[in-house]
Amino acid sequence: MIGLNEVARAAGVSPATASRALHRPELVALRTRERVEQAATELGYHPNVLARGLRTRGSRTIGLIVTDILNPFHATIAKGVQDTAEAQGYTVLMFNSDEQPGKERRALETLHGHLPMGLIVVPTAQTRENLAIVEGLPTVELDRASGKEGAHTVMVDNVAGAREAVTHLTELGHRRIGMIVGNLDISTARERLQGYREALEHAGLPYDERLVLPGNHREPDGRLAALRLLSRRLPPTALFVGNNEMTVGAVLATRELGLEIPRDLSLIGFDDSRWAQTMSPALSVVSQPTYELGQLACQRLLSLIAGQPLQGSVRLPTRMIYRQSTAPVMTVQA
Amino acid sequence: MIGLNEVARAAGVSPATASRALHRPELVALRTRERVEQAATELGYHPNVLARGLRTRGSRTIGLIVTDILNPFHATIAKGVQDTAEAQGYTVLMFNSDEQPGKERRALETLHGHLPMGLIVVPTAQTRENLAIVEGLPTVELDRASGKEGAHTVMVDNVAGAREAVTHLTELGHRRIGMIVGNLDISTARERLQGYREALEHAGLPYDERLVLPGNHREPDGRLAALRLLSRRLPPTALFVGNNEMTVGAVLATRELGLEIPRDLSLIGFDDSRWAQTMSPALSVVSQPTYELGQLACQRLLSLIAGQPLQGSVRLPTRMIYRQSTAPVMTVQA
DNA sequence: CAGCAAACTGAAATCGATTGCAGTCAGAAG
DNA sequence: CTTCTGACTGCAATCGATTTCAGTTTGCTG
Repeated sequence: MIGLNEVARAAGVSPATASRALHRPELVALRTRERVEQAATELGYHPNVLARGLRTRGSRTIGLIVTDILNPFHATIAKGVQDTAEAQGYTVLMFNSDEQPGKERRALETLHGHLPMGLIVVPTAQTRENLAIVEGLPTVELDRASGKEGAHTVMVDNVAGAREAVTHLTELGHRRIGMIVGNLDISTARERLQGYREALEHAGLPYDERLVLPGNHREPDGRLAALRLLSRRLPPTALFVGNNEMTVGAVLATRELGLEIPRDLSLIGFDDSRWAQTMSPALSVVSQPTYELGQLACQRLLSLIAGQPLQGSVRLPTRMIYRQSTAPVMTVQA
Repeated sequence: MIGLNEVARAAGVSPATASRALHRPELVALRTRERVEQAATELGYHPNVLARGLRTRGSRTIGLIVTDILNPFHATIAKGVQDTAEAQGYTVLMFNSDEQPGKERRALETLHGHLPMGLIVVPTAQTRENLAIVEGLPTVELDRASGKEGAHTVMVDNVAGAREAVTHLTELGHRRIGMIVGNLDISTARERLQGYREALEHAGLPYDERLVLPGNHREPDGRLAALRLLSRRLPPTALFVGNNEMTVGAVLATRELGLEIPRDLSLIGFDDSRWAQTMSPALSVVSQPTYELGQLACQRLLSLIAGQPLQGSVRLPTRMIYRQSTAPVMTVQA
């Protein structure tokens, strides 16, 4: 490996001067600097990030922990973070928690050893405790709030998004509207449920907890919940599903039951995706500015690292996309 | 930060002994070892990976460069690699080349400074040249071959997969079968085209290059190519598309033209996905063992790092999945 | 009980880059 | 001509973990 020593020798200076020439140019005479720069280029010098990080206790590395990289939502977030970080010369260490607090903890431990300068995390149910591992590290929570006091968060306006979706359903005349909600330990699930309730209330409809089933954010949970809801004696005529993976499950359930969307059931999902656009009928959704979420979280983290004080929390708006999966209610309700 | 020195002091030994106690236990007396281990646990010691990597010139880190993390195919590969690496105590540094050789080069330069112990790369058109940056680093090429002499590769059997798909079409009676192929600088595109030609030949059909259009692996390319093919005076009655993103484009094109699948056009894509299953009619595809591809590449890389000699190349089989997007040809051909 | 091998342990060097401090040198001022 | 200032440059310490080599202790053998 070509080290700073080789460069220094080639340029006929000490390693100290070579180091300064490359990253504190104003401290070095012009001619010396040019010799060093040329030597570095010719030898193909790349600084050893480990040595530098060890010495400066700052590795120009940030950590990113998402809960499921296979979910396009998280993949898009990751891209937003990476593109932004890279543009500023930061390297991203990415980990997957798979929604498991234990994996999250291990990721944090590994990360800690790499002396990162900051962390972006999509929290799991126990992030508040786990974050003790990286005590003092500038951190931004993304998409969800762990509940940690004074945390910096970047999220969407889940309440408004859910309210808009469900209001659309009530305005179409639906009166029995089911919801498949996520794990209520997670802030997004609570907030989307809140929006659902507000929309019902605004339409003068009662809240019936039997129409609200929890799931754990993945496809099979959505399928089972939908099967249960739609097998009731008086099944809902419309369904609002709290995340994209569970929505797939719900769609599969309707097919198993031979129901036709939107004739037999109106359906709205949270978070847009490729398959929501290509399935037929195309699915109406509450879409999120996913890439921007990642970008913004990274920008804010870099500001934090630079020592700029920030207020804690940002909310981005969602946008309702109307496609073909909802219709006016057909039969008169009992 | 809790360092080995603190642990050593707490246990009443020298840092040297503490180090040995933790990773060469057989060199240390049982009682000493226990004291050190206890101190480490109590203080919450985690080794500083930078210092260790600097000293040992081996960071237990591997690099992964994919061409598009937003493509579920690559996301799945990444998960396969990560899970495998993590299980062996390795950390993955992931980068995105976006199919751009320039971004790939920068990723390699960044990676190089992190002193990784190995590299898994999904090659772009110039990987062969770019790999000079990490000369000597154990490397596995994944999904595609860069063409580098003596490279280790993990790929699927693209020729057989494409042949099987197109043979299915010829057996349904199709005689004008179009193909949307990828960038021919990429090995997978060449191989899939090869399979297409073999299937035609086997069926006694001539190869008509006007029915084969290139694209650059992304959705808009697939759409444009499909629009051109299907607007011919004698349009193909069946279409084989060389990757998943371009297949989406082809589906969108058929909708724009008001064509119904499979009545007006039989369609087969390469690589399965969520939307291929949920769209209607569900799409028949050549599916790939994607996660296994990532796992296997990582296993082989770790073997290489461990110094075990390996033969260069592995091919995994594809599997044809028959859904509802193909049908016997309706009209008699001219 | 002496002598020796084996089993442990510790001091110090090392990895490569950065940086506080001190030294050198040229040119300016007196 | 001497002294001083300021601009550069280099020495050497430092970050934390690992490892070589040399010393020390322990236990065993004759």
